[in-house]
Amino acid sequence: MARILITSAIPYINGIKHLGNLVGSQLPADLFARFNRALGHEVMFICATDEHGTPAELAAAKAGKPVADYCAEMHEVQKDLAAGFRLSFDHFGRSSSARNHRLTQHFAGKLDEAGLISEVSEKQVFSIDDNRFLPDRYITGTCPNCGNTSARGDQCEECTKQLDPTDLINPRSSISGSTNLEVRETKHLFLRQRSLREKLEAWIDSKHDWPILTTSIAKKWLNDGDGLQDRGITRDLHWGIPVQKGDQPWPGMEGKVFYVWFDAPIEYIAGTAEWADAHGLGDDAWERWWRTDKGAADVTYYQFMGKDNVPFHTLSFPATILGSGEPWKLVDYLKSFNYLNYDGGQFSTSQGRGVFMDQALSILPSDYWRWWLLSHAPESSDSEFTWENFQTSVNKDLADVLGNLVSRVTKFAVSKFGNDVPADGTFGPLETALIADLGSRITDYTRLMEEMEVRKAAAELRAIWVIGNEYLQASAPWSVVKTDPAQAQAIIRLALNLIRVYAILSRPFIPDAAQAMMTAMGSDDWSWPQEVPAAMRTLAPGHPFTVPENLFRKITDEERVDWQTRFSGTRT
RNA sequence: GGCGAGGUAGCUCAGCUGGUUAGAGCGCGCGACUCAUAAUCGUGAGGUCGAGGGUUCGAGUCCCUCUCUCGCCA
Repeated sequence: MARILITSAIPYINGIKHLGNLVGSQLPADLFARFNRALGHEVMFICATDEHGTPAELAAAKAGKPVADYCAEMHEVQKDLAAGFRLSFDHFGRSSSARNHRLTQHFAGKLDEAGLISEVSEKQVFSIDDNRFLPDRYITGTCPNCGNTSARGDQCEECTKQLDPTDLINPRSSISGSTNLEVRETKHLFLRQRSLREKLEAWIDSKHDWPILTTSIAKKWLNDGDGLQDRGITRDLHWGIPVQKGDQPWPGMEGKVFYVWFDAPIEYIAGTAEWADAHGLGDDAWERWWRTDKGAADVTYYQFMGKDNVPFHTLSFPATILGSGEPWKLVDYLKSFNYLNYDGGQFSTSQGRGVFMDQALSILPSDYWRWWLLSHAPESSDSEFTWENFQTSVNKDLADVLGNLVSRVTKFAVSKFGNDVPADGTFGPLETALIADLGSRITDYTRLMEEMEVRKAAAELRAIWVIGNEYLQASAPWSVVKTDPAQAQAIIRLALNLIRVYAILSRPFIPDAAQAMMTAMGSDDWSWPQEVPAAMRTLAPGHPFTVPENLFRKITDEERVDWQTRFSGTRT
């Protein structure tokens, strides 16, 4: 039994995520977690909300709420949606937790002890009316290059010219509109990543089995231009983790907080500590997942994320870990995803384009989305969601191939032999062939799942469903029953067992339907079918079963058209 | 502008270190079956593998140039 630690990139707090976000990290991470649990491994699956930073403050202000209250509410919203999508986190934490405060401060202190922190003075724009420093992109003004009157302080979106906030003519705060601004000197802490460059490169070079997407992004940041740059890890904000060296104050840094990108990945660790707290366990319970000196030496750690998150997970966070000098667990395998596009364009949170998690669940159950998203996961390149594709995939794969199989078997069985697994007849050549075929396919499927080949695993699972229909077609119990009822009973006995095995194999993808199948078969034996001949005899003669409701309904053309228009515009 | 990833059947995508007639699912044509959610099964037709050069006995698969898309960065 292996020990598997899995983290999904943590979603930002300021709103509901769209399906592109979901399929880029949380959903495939959940697939992998469920699969490993099914194999009997010990799994720790952690996610959280990423709650600090200016966008959270502004979203809270817009909602007219204190930022802490806003985050608490949005955390619950996201937690409920995660549950709605059946994301099986062992703990869904918060980067604003006391645990993360302590750990983030701890890491900063260790980095400082190691001489990896430098203090840098910078000039930043301060808004007197807002009583805060303004990040570059929250300053608006006239572009000196093209005259656009709503250029941002980091870049003019009209002429794409890179700007410095002080370049802007008539600068004003994007937050309040105030022009009462001044440039102030402020001091910040920088993580000296440059001095860790060689260590990081050696570490990344040792990862031969990572996706090209992952290593190429990491290499680019290591070697591009002047190479890896030192990174500011503090900000002049009110909302965040106060800058401290461990539990000691940090002279000169009073009133400042750590930058959200510094504390967010530490929440993976803190979230595990939150899990221990929530279960009344001691520190050893979570440290055995993270400290190689305290039991984590045999843990394999997998991270899941969209490609935009790769630099932080291959460089910044490892720099924090390595730089601390303490034996924390580094990621062993980093699975990254490309983007999911929406109907000819991009999903867009700011423009409300596409389908968001709450909307998705409001029109169809989670299994439908899980199946489509995972079977079309953007692994090798960006992929695209279209309603036509969604409709045909769901209708064909789920309703026709799997759902109908369960329906035809159980209904036929009940009408001919009653509500118990029929006892007569023996398995012949067709049955033996099916069992052999199933065995080799399960081997392939298991391997693909272990390799996190999400799309290929989905295709193999579908192929496994198909051979059930092929078998039925070949064995034709509806004909055989007229001439050889005993043989028909053997066929149905096998088919009912097949449904239970399908429930087990399908559960990582479609947990609700899998549960319905297992419940209908009157079983609670979820053990992975290592020995297929035995697995196909688990439901013994006389074992009671029921006919489930149709597992999946079909998406009609009318619905498709309706949804297509409903979600093309702007989310209100 | 630099870097990265892509451009393979109508659609969504596989094709590892180059090797017989380029694959899958969907869609489409034909046939079979009738237990089942008008479901299933079989079978067939579809591709100058973005364009052009080159290396090689042989190239979607390697090299060069060009072009288009997407992303990151400056």
